[in-house]
Amino acid sequence: MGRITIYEVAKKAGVSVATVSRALNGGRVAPETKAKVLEAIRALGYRPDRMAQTLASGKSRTVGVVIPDSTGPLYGLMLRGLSDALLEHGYGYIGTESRRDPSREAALLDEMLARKVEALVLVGSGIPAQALRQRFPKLPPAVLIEREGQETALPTFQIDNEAAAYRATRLLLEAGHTRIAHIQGLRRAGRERERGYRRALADAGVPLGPMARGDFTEEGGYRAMRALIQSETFTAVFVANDRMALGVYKAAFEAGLTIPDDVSVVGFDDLAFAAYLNPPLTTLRQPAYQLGLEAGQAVLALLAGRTPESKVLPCELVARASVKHKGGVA
Amino acid sequence: MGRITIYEVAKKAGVSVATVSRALNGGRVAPETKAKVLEAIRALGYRPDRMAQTLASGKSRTVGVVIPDSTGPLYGLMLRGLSDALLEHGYGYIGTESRRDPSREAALLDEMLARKVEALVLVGSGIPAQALRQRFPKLPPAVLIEREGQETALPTFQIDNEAAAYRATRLLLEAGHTRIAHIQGLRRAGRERERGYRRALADAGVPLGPMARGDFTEEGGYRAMRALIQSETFTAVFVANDRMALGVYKAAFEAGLTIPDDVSVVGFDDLAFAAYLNPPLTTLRQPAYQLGLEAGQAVLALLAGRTPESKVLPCELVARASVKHKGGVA
DNA sequence: GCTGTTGGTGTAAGCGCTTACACGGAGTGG
DNA sequence: CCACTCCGTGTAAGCGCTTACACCAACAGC
Repeated sequence: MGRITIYEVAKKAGVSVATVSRALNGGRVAPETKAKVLEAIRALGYRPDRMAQTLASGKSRTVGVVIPDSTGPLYGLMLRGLSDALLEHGYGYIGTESRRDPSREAALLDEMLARKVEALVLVGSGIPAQALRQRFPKLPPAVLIEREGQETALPTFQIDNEAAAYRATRLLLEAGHTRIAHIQGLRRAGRERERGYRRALADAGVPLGPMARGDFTEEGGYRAMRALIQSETFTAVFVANDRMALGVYKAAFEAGLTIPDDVSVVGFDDLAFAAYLNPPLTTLRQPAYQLGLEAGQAVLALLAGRTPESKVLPCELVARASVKHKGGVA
Repeated sequence: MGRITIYEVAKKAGVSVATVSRALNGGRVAPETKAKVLEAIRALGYRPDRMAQTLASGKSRTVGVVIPDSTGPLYGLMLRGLSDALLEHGYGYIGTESRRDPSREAALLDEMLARKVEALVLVGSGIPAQALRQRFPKLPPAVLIEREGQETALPTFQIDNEAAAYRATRLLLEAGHTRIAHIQGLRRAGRERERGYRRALADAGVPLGPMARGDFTEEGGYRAMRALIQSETFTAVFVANDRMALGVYKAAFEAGLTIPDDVSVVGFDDLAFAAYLNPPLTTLRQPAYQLGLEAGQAVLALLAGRTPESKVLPCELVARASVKHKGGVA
């Protein structure tokens, strides 16, 4: 390609390549020499070759991140937070989606390792940390976001699903509801949310409500709600995520049920559409950006030799009109 | 890091490093030698270092892609299509979001060039191709998706916004509507959709309806619809995207208007929520995955020395319940 | 039997950087 | 005025690969 290399710069500036390198990477260089070098760089339009830098120095200044699904807005936000944290320190990231396929995920890891990432951020990874270390003996420092497994050898950042679900259920309880249904989600997040739901009920001495299994999609929420409506009675439902809540709205409408008059609903995630539903959906806002940011800072810490602490971030309850006080009770 | 290099493999297999390299990259190697090498690689768990490969060969087997916003589900789908196309041929990609900030976009390009991407895929790029070539003299082959500017020196893949909008408006027309409003979108896509709307009206001999400027967000759609309702009369509205349609639903509801009885609405994009709105939203499905796939194939073609053709993909009309035939007319 | 292929392999020269080491000169203290 | 330090710089050895080139069989054709 006839690229301009560090040699051209060195020649033009009348110094050695080592000096150019030092000028660029903060080694000792006399101010005026540095100025000359910088000027030559500017004049030539020189850009260092990352590959060569990485090869020579052993540090790629990039971290690899794998998310389950590049289509989810929450993951996009996480990436944003991550990138914001990393960029400040001259790090970049390369990322791809695993589509929740463990073998695909393993292949991606291979690829990232081959690219010499200095650290890894695994979001919602299905691979247990242990299996990870085994398959990839030379695993670089890693942090997890929303891990699936139990092992926690790695710093982990996640939201407090259980507390948030507890809060959601509590809200329904405080509104006087005593028959509160739950539409369950998938994976760890789903289980934790269910646990919060159960605990809130138990703490309040209210019997467990009916539950239906969902899959985090609109369609799954729709089906679950239909099943619930057909065979159970309840005045409120805590849905494990907003997408399913959409299906719940639809099923309720089709059954002639009015939200929130006949049934109150609270969702989870606070996706963009939640505020614009009819009625606006009460839900729990996930600090996705924050999660990414924290993970990014943790990675940086790890790279600096420090040991970051795992964190559990709270969700914010966003009260809107889909929950109604059940007259008389309370 | 004590990594295993090609030398270890060569020694273990009892051949030279050149032979190992050839065995890996499809050079001439005797079958049995190749078997030995492969076995040694397996035994050692050797992974070639992409950086070194790139540096030595000059080819990185990766393409850079920049999207405007990693939070948009449509872009996620594009990436998926792209990655599916590239992976088949041993290519990978590195991608990031520009957040529609030209200076950020330029910085990203810098970074990708430094990483020696062999080609570029620019989605909704704000930088004119010309300025691009000027700022980056050594620009690798590039393809555009949803370009903003007019210049078309580069292969471009986009959807037929105008035809789709024409179709949408036509649907409203065929349903007997004669006062059809439009909520405009942003950028080229917005302008093209508006043009389709105008043309459909003109072709039908129906006077132009009221228009309000939106910004592709729920809030923008809401405000635009409010303004429209307050000062205009119309029985249908073509909204430039689904997110704004959400705001439209809300504004209509607040104004006591029923969809589709009082006002029919058609959106654009067919996001996941569209089918679950009340009433389900009639909209135009964007072939986002397909767009990514085509772009990926084009990139591969470019890299193979061929010249891919630009393509304009059609959108699919998804008729749902938000459009109602206006009694009597038609 | 000799020259001409051709397939399989090794040797070694880079690719564009970083960095250990060496070196000279200027400044310091005794 | 000498021995030290320290700073700024250059020299050169890699980093882990690819690949042009050379080389050596083995085998064909004449």
